[in-house]
Amino acid sequence: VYIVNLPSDVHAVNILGVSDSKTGDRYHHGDLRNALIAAAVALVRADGPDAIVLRAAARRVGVSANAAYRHFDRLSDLIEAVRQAGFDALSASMLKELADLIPTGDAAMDAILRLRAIGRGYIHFALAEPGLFTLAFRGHQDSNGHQYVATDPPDASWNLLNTALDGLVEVGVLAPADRTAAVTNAWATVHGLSVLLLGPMAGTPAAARDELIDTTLGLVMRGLAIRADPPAPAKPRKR
Amino acid sequence: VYIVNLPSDVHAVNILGVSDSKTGDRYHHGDLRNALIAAAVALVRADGPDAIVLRAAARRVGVSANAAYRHFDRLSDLIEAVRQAGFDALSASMLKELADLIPTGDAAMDAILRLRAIGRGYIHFALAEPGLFTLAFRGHQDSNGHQYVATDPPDASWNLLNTALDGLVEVGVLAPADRTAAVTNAWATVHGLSVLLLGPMAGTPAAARDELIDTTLGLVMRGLAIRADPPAPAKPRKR
DNA sequence: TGTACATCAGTGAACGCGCGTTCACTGATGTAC
DNA sequence: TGTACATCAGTGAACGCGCGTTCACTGATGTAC
Repeated sequence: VYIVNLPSDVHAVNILGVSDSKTGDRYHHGDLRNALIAAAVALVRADGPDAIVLRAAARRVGVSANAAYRHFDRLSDLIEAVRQAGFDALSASMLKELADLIPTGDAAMDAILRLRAIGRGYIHFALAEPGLFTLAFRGHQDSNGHQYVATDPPDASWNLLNTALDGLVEVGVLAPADRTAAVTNAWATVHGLSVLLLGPMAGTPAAARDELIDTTLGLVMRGLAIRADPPAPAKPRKR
Repeated sequence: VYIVNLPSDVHAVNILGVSDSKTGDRYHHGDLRNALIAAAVALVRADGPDAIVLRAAARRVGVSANAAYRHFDRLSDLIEAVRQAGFDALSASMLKELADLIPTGDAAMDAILRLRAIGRGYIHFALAEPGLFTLAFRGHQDSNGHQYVATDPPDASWNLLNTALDGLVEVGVLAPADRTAAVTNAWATVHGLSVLLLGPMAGTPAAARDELIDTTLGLVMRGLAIRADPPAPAKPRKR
Protein backbone atom coordinates (compact mmCIF):
# COMPACT_ATOMS: atom_id res chain seq x y z
CA VAL A 1 0.00 0.00 0.00
CA TYR A 2 1.34 3.37 -1.01
CA ILE A 3 1.65 5.66 1.96
CA VAL A 4 0.72 8.76 0.07
CA ASN A 5 -1.96 11.18 1.08
CA LEU A 6 -4.83 10.46 -1.23
CA PRO A 7 -7.57 12.88 -0.22
CA SER A 8 -11.08 11.80 -1.09
CA ASP A 9 -11.57 14.71 -3.44
CA VAL A 10 -9.10 13.17 -5.84
CA HIS A 11 -11.33 10.69 -7.57
CA ALA A 12 -9.79 7.55 -8.97
CA VAL A 13 -10.16 6.99 -12.66
CA ASN A 14 -11.83 3.82 -13.78
CA ILE A 15 -9.14 1.87 -15.54
CA LEU A 16 -10.39 0.40 -18.78
CA GLY A 17 -13.84 -1.11 -18.80
CA VAL A 18 -12.40 -4.20 -17.23
CA SER A 19 -13.79 -5.75 -14.09
CA ASP A 20 -11.84 -7.69 -11.53
CA SER A 21 -14.55 -10.20 -10.70
CA LYS A 22 -14.76 -13.63 -12.22
CA THR A 23 -17.45 -13.84 -14.85
CA GLY A 24 -18.89 -17.22 -13.91
CA ASP A 25 -17.33 -20.55 -13.06
CA ARG A 26 -17.00 -21.72 -16.61
CA TYR A 27 -14.01 -23.75 -17.58
CA HIS A 28 -13.42 -21.35 -20.38
CA HIS A 29 -13.12 -18.05 -18.61
CA GLY A 30 -14.27 -15.92 -21.49
CA ASP A 31 -12.16 -12.87 -20.85
CA LEU A 32 -9.06 -14.12 -19.11
CA ARG A 33 -6.75 -11.70 -20.84
CA ASN A 34 -8.53 -8.66 -19.51
CA ALA A 35 -9.10 -10.31 -16.16
CA LEU A 36 -5.35 -10.84 -15.81
CA ILE A 37 -4.66 -7.22 -16.73
CA ALA A 38 -7.20 -6.06 -14.18
CA ALA A 39 -5.62 -8.31 -11.55
CA ALA A 40 -2.19 -6.91 -12.37
CA VAL A 41 -3.57 -3.37 -12.08
CA ALA A 42 -4.88 -4.28 -8.64
CA LEU A 43 -1.44 -5.59 -7.67
CA VAL A 44 0.19 -2.35 -8.80
CA ARG A 45 -2.35 -0.30 -6.87
CA ALA A 46 -1.70 -2.29 -3.74
CA ASP A 47 2.07 -2.63 -3.78
CA GLY A 48 3.55 -0.61 -6.61
CA PRO A 49 4.98 -1.39 -10.03
CA ASP A 50 7.25 -4.21 -8.87
CA ALA A 51 4.28 -6.15 -7.53
CA ILE A 52 3.26 -7.40 -10.96
CA VAL A 53 3.84 -11.11 -10.61
CA LEU A 54 2.40 -13.53 -13.10
CA ARG A 55 1.57 -16.19 -10.56
CA ALA A 56 -0.05 -13.67 -8.25
CA ALA A 57 -2.23 -12.28 -11.03
CA ALA A 58 -3.35 -15.79 -12.01
CA ARG A 59 -4.02 -16.63 -8.36
CA ARG A 60 -6.15 -13.52 -8.02
CA VAL A 61 -8.24 -14.46 -11.03
CA GLY A 62 -8.54 -18.02 -9.70
CA VAL A 63 -6.79 -19.69 -12.57
CA SER A 64 -3.65 -21.81 -12.83
CA ALA A 65 -0.44 -19.86 -13.37
CA ASN A 66 0.04 -21.62 -16.64
CA ALA A 67 -3.24 -20.38 -18.08
CA ALA A 68 -1.75 -16.92 -18.47
CA TYR A 69 0.45 -18.24 -21.25
CA ARG A 70 -2.58 -18.63 -23.51
CA HIS A 71 -2.81 -14.83 -23.52
CA PHE A 72 0.68 -13.50 -22.94
CA ASP A 73 3.91 -14.88 -24.32
CA ARG A 74 5.91 -13.55 -21.42
CA LEU A 75 5.43 -11.75 -18.13
CA SER A 76 6.78 -8.60 -19.75
CA ASP A 77 3.86 -8.61 -22.19
CA LEU A 78 1.44 -8.48 -19.27
CA ILE A 79 3.39 -5.63 -17.73
CA GLU A 80 3.31 -3.81 -21.04
CA ALA A 81 -0.46 -4.19 -21.19
CA VAL A 82 -0.76 -2.65 -17.73
CA ARG A 83 1.49 0.21 -18.78
CA GLN A 84 -0.78 0.83 -21.73
CA ALA A 85 -3.83 0.78 -19.48
CA GLY A 86 -2.09 3.40 -17.36
CA PHE A 87 -1.52 5.66 -20.34
CA ASP A 88 -5.13 5.26 -21.40
CA ALA A 89 -6.31 6.23 -17.94
CA LEU A 90 -3.98 9.23 -17.99
CA SER A 91 -5.59 10.54 -21.17
CA ALA A 92 -9.02 9.83 -19.75
CA SER A 93 -8.21 11.92 -16.70
CA MET A 94 -7.13 14.81 -18.91
CA LEU A 95 -10.24 14.52 -21.06
CA LYS A 96 -12.40 14.57 -17.96
CA GLU A 97 -10.96 17.90 -16.84
CA LEU A 98 -11.42 19.27 -20.34
CA ALA A 99 -15.03 18.15 -20.40
CA ASP A 100 -15.73 19.89 -17.07
CA LEU A 101 -14.69 23.23 -18.52
CA ILE A 102 -17.33 25.95 -18.98
CA PRO A 103 -16.56 28.23 -21.93
CA THR A 104 -16.09 31.89 -20.96
CA GLY A 105 -16.73 33.29 -24.41
CA ASP A 106 -13.20 34.72 -24.48
CA ALA A 107 -11.25 32.55 -26.92
CA ALA A 108 -7.86 33.40 -25.44
CA MET A 109 -8.99 32.72 -21.88
CA ASP A 110 -10.59 29.46 -22.98
CA ALA A 111 -7.34 28.32 -24.58
CA ILE A 112 -5.49 29.07 -21.36
CA LEU A 113 -8.08 27.23 -19.30
CA ARG A 114 -7.75 24.22 -21.58
CA LEU A 115 -4.01 23.99 -21.03
CA ARG A 116 -4.53 24.29 -17.29
CA ALA A 117 -7.22 21.62 -17.37
CA ILE A 118 -4.86 19.25 -19.13
CA GLY A 119 -2.22 19.88 -16.50
CA ARG A 120 -4.70 19.29 -13.70
CA GLY A 121 -5.88 16.06 -15.30
CA TYR A 122 -2.29 14.86 -15.47
CA ILE A 123 -1.49 15.67 -11.87
CA HIS A 124 -4.78 14.31 -10.56
CA PHE A 125 -4.10 11.04 -12.30
CA ALA A 126 -0.67 10.80 -10.71
CA LEU A 127 -2.15 11.44 -7.27
CA ALA A 128 -5.03 9.03 -7.77
CA GLU A 129 -2.95 6.24 -9.29
CA PRO A 130 0.63 6.56 -8.07
CA GLY A 131 1.46 2.98 -8.94
CA LEU A 132 0.23 3.13 -12.52
CA PHE A 133 1.75 6.57 -12.95
CA THR A 134 5.14 5.37 -11.79
CA LEU A 135 4.98 2.23 -13.89
CA ALA A 136 3.95 4.16 -16.99
CA PHE A 137 6.97 6.43 -16.88
CA ARG A 138 9.48 3.89 -15.79
CA GLY A 139 12.04 2.62 -18.23
CA HIS A 140 10.99 -0.84 -19.29
CA GLN A 141 12.58 -4.02 -20.44
CA ASP A 142 13.44 -4.74 -24.01
CA SER A 143 11.56 -7.68 -25.56
CA ASN A 144 14.71 -9.46 -26.71
CA GLY A 145 16.89 -8.91 -23.67
CA HIS A 146 17.01 -7.48 -20.20
CA GLN A 147 18.19 -4.06 -21.12
CA TYR A 148 16.47 -0.89 -20.14
CA VAL A 149 14.97 1.13 -22.91
CA ALA A 150 13.51 4.59 -23.14
CA THR A 151 9.76 4.89 -22.68
CA ASP A 152 7.77 5.69 -25.78
CA PRO A 153 6.04 9.01 -25.96
CA PRO A 154 2.60 8.65 -24.40
CA ASP A 155 0.63 9.10 -27.56
CA ALA A 156 -2.85 10.27 -26.62
CA SER A 157 -1.87 12.51 -23.73
CA TRP A 158 1.01 13.97 -25.70
CA ASN A 159 -1.37 14.83 -28.52
CA LEU A 160 -3.77 16.45 -26.08
CA LEU A 161 -0.99 18.68 -24.82
CA ASN A 162 0.12 19.63 -28.32
CA THR A 163 -3.41 20.47 -29.38
CA ALA A 164 -3.80 22.75 -26.39
CA LEU A 165 -0.54 24.52 -27.18
CA ASP A 166 -1.55 24.96 -30.82
CA GLY A 167 -4.70 26.57 -29.50
CA LEU A 168 -2.62 29.03 -27.48
CA VAL A 169 -0.60 29.99 -30.54
CA GLU A 170 -3.75 30.48 -32.64
CA VAL A 171 -5.19 32.78 -30.05
CA GLY A 172 -2.03 34.85 -29.76
CA VAL A 173 -1.05 33.95 -26.20
CA LEU A 174 1.93 31.80 -27.09
CA ALA A 175 4.56 33.07 -29.50
CA PRO A 176 5.15 30.65 -32.41
CA ALA A 177 8.86 30.88 -31.69
CA ASP A 178 8.26 29.49 -28.20
CA ARG A 179 6.00 26.71 -29.42
CA THR A 180 8.66 23.96 -29.50
CA ALA A 181 10.11 24.65 -26.07
CA ALA A 182 6.60 25.05 -24.68
CA VAL A 183 5.73 21.34 -24.98
CA THR A 184 8.78 20.34 -23.06
CA ASN A 185 8.41 23.04 -20.47
CA ALA A 186 4.74 22.39 -19.80
CA TRP A 187 5.09 18.63 -19.73
CA ALA A 188 8.21 18.71 -17.58
CA THR A 189 6.72 21.04 -14.98
CA VAL A 190 3.52 19.10 -14.65
CA HIS A 191 5.29 15.77 -14.54
CA GLY A 192 7.86 17.04 -12.06
CA LEU A 193 5.20 18.47 -9.80
CA SER A 194 3.42 15.12 -9.82
CA VAL A 195 6.58 13.33 -8.74
CA LEU A 196 7.20 15.95 -6.09
CA LEU A 197 3.71 15.61 -4.65
CA LEU A 198 4.00 11.84 -4.67
CA GLY A 199 7.47 11.87 -3.14
CA PRO A 200 9.17 14.54 -1.05
CA MET A 201 5.98 16.54 -0.64
CA ALA A 202 3.59 13.70 0.05
CA GLY A 203 1.66 14.60 3.15
CA THR A 204 0.93 18.11 2.01
CA PRO A 205 -2.67 18.80 3.08
CA ALA A 206 -5.19 18.69 0.25
CA ALA A 207 -5.98 22.39 0.31
CA ALA A 208 -2.36 23.53 0.22
CA ARG A 209 -1.66 20.96 -2.45
CA ASP A 210 -4.49 22.12 -4.69
CA GLU A 211 -3.38 25.70 -4.32
CA LEU A 212 0.18 24.69 -5.18
CA ILE A 213 -1.00 22.94 -8.31
CA ASP A 214 -2.91 26.04 -9.30
CA THR A 215 -0.02 28.41 -8.63
CA THR A 216 2.42 26.23 -10.49
CA LEU A 217 0.17 26.06 -13.52
CA GLY A 218 -0.02 29.84 -13.30
CA LEU A 219 3.76 30.14 -13.33
CA VAL A 220 3.91 27.88 -16.37
CA MET A 221 1.44 30.14 -18.14
CA ARG A 222 3.46 33.19 -17.14
CA GLY A 223 6.57 31.63 -18.62
CA LEU A 224 4.82 30.81 -21.89
CA ALA A 225 2.73 33.93 -22.40
CA ILE A 226 3.90 36.68 -24.72
CA ARG A 227 5.04 39.70 -22.74
CA ALA A 228 6.01 43.32 -23.33
CA ASP A 229 9.56 43.18 -21.96
CA PRO A 230 12.26 41.29 -23.89
CA PRO A 231 12.35 37.47 -23.59
CA ALA A 232 14.59 35.23 -21.50
CA PRO A 233 17.05 35.60 -19.97
CA ALA A 234 14.96 38.49 -18.73
CA LYS A 235 16.91 41.62 -17.85
CA PRO A 236 16.13 42.00 -14.16
CA ARG A 237 15.17 45.34 -12.65
CA LYS A 238 17.84 46.86 -10.46
CA ARG A 239 16.95 47.21 -6.82
CA VAL B 1 22.98 -1.19 -19.91
CA TYR B 2 20.85 1.92 -20.21
CA ILE B 3 20.13 2.72 -23.82
CA VAL B 4 20.17 6.45 -23.35
CA ASN B 5 22.20 8.86 -25.37
CA LEU B 6 25.05 9.83 -23.14
CA PRO B 7 27.15 12.25 -25.18
CA SER B 8 30.74 12.52 -24.13
CA ASP B 9 30.39 16.16 -23.17
CA VAL B 10 28.24 15.12 -20.23
CA HIS B 11 30.92 14.14 -17.79
CA ALA B 12 30.14 11.54 -15.17
CA VAL B 13 30.47 12.63 -11.58
CA ASN B 14 32.81 10.66 -9.39
CA ILE B 15 30.59 8.97 -6.87
CA LEU B 16 32.02 9.22 -3.38
CA GLY B 17 35.72 8.80 -3.00
CA VAL B 18 35.18 5.11 -3.11
CA SER B 19 37.07 2.81 -5.44
CA ASP B 20 35.77 -0.43 -6.84
CA SER B 21 39.08 -2.30 -6.73
CA LYS B 22 40.07 -4.66 -3.98
CA THR B 23 42.57 -3.13 -1.64
CA GLY B 24 44.83 -6.10 -1.18
CA ASP B 25 44.19 -9.78 -0.55
CA ARG B 26 43.97 -9.48 3.19
CA TYR B 27 41.53 -11.60 5.07
CA HIS B 28 40.23 -8.47 6.67
CA HIS B 29 39.22 -6.37 3.74
CA GLY B 30 39.67 -3.04 5.43
CA ASP B 31 36.90 -1.14 3.74
CA LEU B 32 34.30 -3.70 2.80
CA ARG B 33 31.37 -1.44 3.53
CA ASN B 34 32.43 1.14 0.99
CA ALA B 35 33.55 -1.53 -1.44
CA LEU B 36 30.06 -3.05 -1.33
CA ILE B 37 28.46 0.33 -1.91
CA ALA B 38 30.78 0.94 -4.85
CA ALA B 39 29.92 -2.48 -6.26
CA ALA B 40 26.22 -1.75 -5.88
CA VAL B 41 26.69 1.58 -7.65
CA ALA B 42 28.35 -0.28 -10.50
CA LEU B 43 25.40 -2.67 -10.66
CA VAL B 44 22.97 0.24 -10.85
CA ARG B 45 25.02 1.90 -13.57
CA ALA B 46 25.04 -1.29 -15.60
CA ASP B 47 21.47 -2.51 -15.22
CA GLY B 48 19.40 0.04 -13.37
CA PRO B 49 18.03 0.39 -9.84
CA ASP B 50 16.59 -3.13 -9.64
CA ALA B 51 20.01 -4.65 -10.25
CA ILE B 52 21.13 -4.11 -6.67
CA VAL B 53 21.49 -7.67 -5.47
CA LEU B 54 23.36 -8.43 -2.29
CA ARG B 55 24.96 -11.60 -3.58
CA ALA B 56 26.02 -9.91 -6.81
CA ALA B 57 27.64 -7.03 -4.95
CA ALA B 58 29.54 -9.45 -2.69
CA ARG B 59 30.58 -11.50 -5.71
CA ARG B 60 31.90 -8.39 -7.42
CA VAL B 61 34.00 -7.48 -4.40
CA GLY B 62 35.23 -11.09 -4.18
CA VAL B 63 33.79 -11.81 -0.79
CA SER B 64 31.27 -14.33 0.48
CA ALA B 65 27.66 -13.18 0.37
CA ASN B 66 27.46 -13.52 4.09
CA ALA B 67 30.25 -11.05 4.71
CA ALA B 68 27.95 -8.21 3.75
CA TYR B 69 26.00 -8.79 6.95
CA ARG B 70 28.90 -7.48 9.00
CA HIS B 71 28.20 -4.07 7.46
CA PHE B 72 24.54 -3.98 6.58
CA ASP B 73 21.68 -5.45 8.59
CA ARG B 74 19.56 -5.94 5.50
CA LEU B 75 19.75 -5.57 1.75
CA SER B 76 17.57 -2.48 2.03
CA ASP B 77 20.27 -0.78 4.10
CA LEU B 78 22.74 -1.25 1.26
CA ILE B 79 20.22 0.16 -1.19
CA GLU B 80 19.67 3.12 1.10
CA ALA B 81 23.41 3.78 1.18
CA VAL B 82 23.51 3.81 -2.61
CA ARG B 83 20.56 6.20 -2.68
CA GLN B 84 22.45 8.49 -0.35
CA ALA B 85 25.52 8.31 -2.55
CA GLY B 86 23.30 9.32 -5.44
CA PHE B 87 22.02 12.38 -3.59
CA ASP B 88 25.56 13.35 -2.65
CA ALA B 89 26.64 13.11 -6.27
CA LEU B 90 23.63 15.20 -7.29
CA SER B 91 24.69 18.03 -4.99
CA ALA B 92 28.25 17.70 -6.19
CA SER B 93 27.10 18.12 -9.78
CA MET B 94 25.21 21.28 -8.85
CA LEU B 95 28.17 22.66 -6.93
CA LYS B 96 30.40 22.02 -9.90
CA GLU B 97 28.23 24.14 -12.17
CA LEU B 98 28.15 26.87 -9.54
CA ALA B 99 31.92 26.82 -9.23
CA ASP B 100 32.32 27.21 -12.99
CA LEU B 101 30.39 30.47 -12.93
CA ILE B 102 32.23 33.70 -13.72
CA PRO B 103 30.74 36.72 -11.87
CA THR B 104 29.42 39.43 -14.19
CA GLY B 105 29.49 42.20 -11.62
CA ASP B 106 25.72 42.61 -11.95
CA ALA B 107 24.25 41.16 -8.75
CA ALA B 108 20.84 40.46 -10.27
CA MET B 109 22.30 38.74 -13.31
CA ASP B 110 24.61 36.70 -11.12
CA ALA B 111 21.67 35.50 -9.03
CA ILE B 112 19.88 34.42 -12.18
CA LEU B 113 22.94 32.64 -13.47
CA ARG B 114 23.26 30.81 -10.17
CA LEU B 115 19.75 29.44 -10.39
CA ARG B 116 20.37 28.36 -13.95
CA ALA B 117 23.65 26.71 -12.97
CA ILE B 118 21.87 24.71 -10.30
CA GLY B 119 19.30 23.56 -12.81
CA ARG B 120 22.00 22.55 -15.26
CA GLY B 121 23.86 20.63 -12.59
CA TYR B 122 20.69 18.72 -11.75
CA ILE B 123 19.91 17.80 -15.34
CA HIS B 124 23.50 16.90 -16.17
CA PHE B 125 23.58 14.54 -13.23
CA ALA B 126 20.41 12.84 -14.41
CA LEU B 127 21.86 12.40 -17.89
CA ALA B 128 25.22 11.18 -16.63
CA GLU B 129 23.84 8.81 -14.01
CA PRO B 130 20.36 7.72 -15.06
CA GLY B 131 20.40 4.69 -12.78
CA LEU B 132 21.37 6.56 -9.64
CA PHE B 133 19.02 9.39 -10.53
CA THR B 134 16.10 7.02 -10.93
CA LEU B 135 16.92 5.14 -7.77
CA ALA B 136 17.26 8.32 -5.76
CA PHE B 137 13.78 9.52 -6.60
CA ARG B 138 12.06 6.22 -6.43
CA GLY B 139 9.76 5.44 -3.55
CA HIS B 140 11.62 3.10 -1.25
CA GLN B 141 10.83 0.34 1.16
CA ASP B 142 9.97 0.88 4.75
CA SER B 143 12.42 -0.63 7.25
CA ASN B 144 9.75 -2.54 9.15
CA GLY B 145 7.69 -3.79 6.24
CA HIS B 146 7.42 -3.95 2.51
CA GLN B 147 5.37 -0.87 2.05
CA TYR B 148 6.29 1.98 -0.20
CA VAL B 149 7.09 5.24 1.45
CA ALA B 150 7.61 8.75 0.21
CA THR B 151 11.18 9.80 -0.51
CA ASP B 152 12.71 12.25 1.89
CA PRO B 153 13.56 15.68 0.62
CA PRO B 154 17.07 15.57 -0.85
CA ASP B 155 18.69 17.75 1.77
CA ALA B 156 21.80 19.28 0.24
CA SER B 157 20.45 19.85 -3.25
CA TRP B 158 17.19 21.20 -1.87
CA ASN B 159 19.11 23.68 0.24
CA LEU B 160 21.15 24.74 -2.75
CA LEU B 161 17.97 25.52 -4.65
CA ASN B 162 16.47 27.46 -1.76
CA THR B 163 19.61 29.50 -1.30
CA ALA B 164 19.58 30.43 -4.97
CA LEU B 165 15.93 31.48 -4.77
CA ASP B 166 16.60 33.57 -1.67
CA GLY B 167 19.30 35.28 -3.67
CA LEU B 168 16.79 36.11 -6.40
CA VAL B 169 14.42 37.66 -3.87
CA GLU B 170 17.22 39.70 -2.31
CA VAL B 171 18.18 41.07 -5.67
CA GLY B 172 14.62 41.98 -6.58
CA VAL B 173 14.10 39.54 -9.43
CA LEU B 174 11.70 37.23 -7.61
CA ALA B 175 8.71 38.65 -5.76
CA PRO B 176 8.60 37.52 -2.11
CA ALA B 177 4.99 36.50 -2.66
CA ASP B 178 6.12 34.04 -5.34
CA ARG B 179 8.93 32.64 -3.24
CA THR B 180 7.05 29.59 -1.95
CA ALA B 181 5.68 28.46 -5.28
CA ALA B 182 9.03 29.15 -6.90
CA VAL B 183 10.80 26.22 -5.21
CA THR B 184 8.21 23.80 -6.40
CA ASN B 185 8.02 25.24 -9.87
CA ALA B 186 11.77 25.33 -10.41
CA TRP B 187 12.39 21.90 -8.98
CA ALA B 188 9.46 20.33 -10.80
CA THR B 189 10.46 21.71 -14.18
CA VAL B 190 14.05 20.68 -13.89
CA HIS B 191 13.19 17.24 -12.57
CA GLY B 192 10.52 16.74 -15.20
CA LEU B 193 12.85 17.76 -17.99
CA SER B 194 15.40 15.27 -16.72
CA VAL B 195 12.86 12.47 -16.83
CA LEU B 196 11.74 13.56 -20.26
CA LEU B 197 15.29 13.56 -21.63
CA LEU B 198 15.95 10.17 -20.09
CA GLY B 199 12.68 8.70 -21.32
CA PRO B 200 10.47 9.79 -24.21
CA MET B 201 13.08 12.21 -25.56
CA ALA B 202 16.13 10.03 -25.19
CA GLY B 203 17.95 10.07 -28.47
CA THR B 204 17.70 13.82 -28.87
CA PRO B 205 21.06 14.91 -30.33
CA ALA B 206 23.37 16.56 -27.81
CA ALA B 207 23.21 20.00 -29.39
CA ALA B 208 19.41 20.13 -29.57
CA ARG B 209 19.25 18.76 -26.07
CA ASP B 210 21.56 21.38 -24.62
CA GLU B 211 19.60 24.12 -26.33
CA LEU B 212 16.38 22.66 -24.96
CA ILE B 213 17.79 22.68 -21.45
CA ASP B 214 18.79 26.29 -21.88
CA THR B 215 15.45 27.39 -23.29
CA THR B 216 13.53 25.58 -20.58
CA LEU B 217 15.60 27.20 -17.86
CA GLY B 218 14.83 30.49 -19.58
CA LEU B 219 11.10 29.83 -19.47
CA VAL B 220 11.37 29.01 -15.78
CA MET B 221 13.08 32.33 -15.18
CA ARG B 222 10.42 34.12 -17.20
CA GLY B 223 7.73 32.54 -15.05
CA LEU B 224 9.45 33.56 -11.83
CA ALA B 225 10.66 37.05 -12.72
CA ILE B 226 8.68 40.08 -11.59
CA ARG B 227 6.85 41.64 -14.50
CA ALA B 228 4.88 44.78 -15.29
CA ASP B 229 1.55 43.20 -16.20
CA PRO B 230 -0.60 41.61 -13.46
CA PRO B 231 0.34 38.12 -12.22
CA ALA B 232 -1.10 34.72 -13.12
CA PRO B 233 -3.50 33.79 -14.49
CA ALA B 234 -2.18 36.39 -16.89
CA LYS B 235 -4.84 38.27 -18.82
CA PRO B 236 -3.98 37.39 -22.43
CA ARG B 237 -3.87 40.02 -25.12
CA LYS B 238 -6.73 39.89 -27.59
CA ARG B 239 -5.73 39.02 -31.12
C1' DT C 1 58.54 -7.58 24.90
C1' DG C 2 55.56 -11.70 25.49
C1' DT C 3 51.46 -14.02 26.26
C1' DA C 4 46.30 -14.78 26.94
C1' DC C 5 42.20 -13.86 25.35
C1' DA C 6 38.21 -11.13 23.71
C1' DT C 7 36.50 -9.31 19.70
C1' DC C 8 36.30 -8.43 14.93
C1' DA C 9 35.53 -9.79 10.18
C1' DG C 10 35.53 -13.09 7.47
C1' DT C 11 34.18 -18.41 5.39
C1' DG C 12 31.27 -22.11 3.38
C1' DA C 13 27.29 -24.80 3.54
C1' DA C 14 22.57 -24.84 3.84
C1' DC C 15 17.51 -23.50 4.00
C1' DG C 16 13.31 -22.18 2.24
C1' DC C 17 10.99 -19.39 -0.85
C1' DG C 18 8.51 -17.77 -4.80
C1' DC C 19 9.28 -17.10 -9.15
C1' DG C 20 8.91 -17.72 -14.61
C1' DT C 21 8.37 -21.18 -17.50
C1' DT C 22 7.71 -25.96 -19.58
C1' DC C 23 5.57 -30.50 -19.99
C1' DA C 24 2.04 -33.71 -20.96
C1' DC C 25 -2.57 -33.77 -20.31
C1' DT C 26 -7.88 -33.00 -20.78
C1' DG C 27 -12.33 -30.92 -20.89
C1' DA C 28 -15.14 -27.52 -23.62
C1' DT C 29 -16.32 -25.44 -27.87
C1' DG C 30 -17.25 -24.82 -32.68
C1' DT C 31 -17.62 -26.43 -37.29
C1' DA C 32 -18.04 -29.59 -41.61
C1' DC C 33 -20.76 -32.85 -43.56
C1' DT D 1 -30.48 -32.47 -36.34
C1' DG D 2 -26.59 -35.61 -35.33
C1' DT D 3 -22.02 -36.98 -35.29
C1' DA D 4 -16.78 -36.71 -35.87
C1' DC D 5 -13.09 -34.26 -35.03
C1' DA D 6 -9.96 -30.20 -34.90
C1' DT D 7 -8.96 -26.54 -32.09
C1' DC D 8 -9.19 -23.74 -28.11
C1' DA D 9 -8.37 -22.82 -23.27
C1' DG D 10 -7.71 -24.62 -19.47
C1' DT D 11 -5.22 -28.12 -15.46
C1' DG D 12 -1.61 -29.84 -12.26
C1' DA D 13 2.91 -31.28 -11.53
C1' DA D 14 7.51 -30.28 -12.03
C1' DC D 15 12.08 -27.91 -12.98
C1' DG D 16 15.73 -25.01 -12.13
C1' DC D 17 17.12 -20.70 -10.59
C1' DG D 18 18.92 -17.06 -7.78
C1' DC D 19 17.77 -14.87 -4.07
C1' DG D 20 18.00 -13.09 1.14
C1' DT D 21 19.22 -14.82 5.17
C1' DT D 22 20.90 -18.02 8.97
C1' DC D 23 24.08 -21.29 11.08
C1' DA D 24 28.25 -22.85 13.09
C1' DC D 25 32.73 -22.04 12.26
C1' DT D 26 37.66 -19.87 12.11
C1' DG D 27 41.50 -16.94 11.13
C1' DA D 28 43.20 -12.12 12.08
C1' DT D 29 43.60 -8.28 15.03
C1' DG D 30 44.08 -5.55 19.10
C1' DT D 31 44.57 -4.94 23.95
C1' DA D 32 45.47 -5.82 29.11
C1' DC D 33 48.78 -7.21 32.09
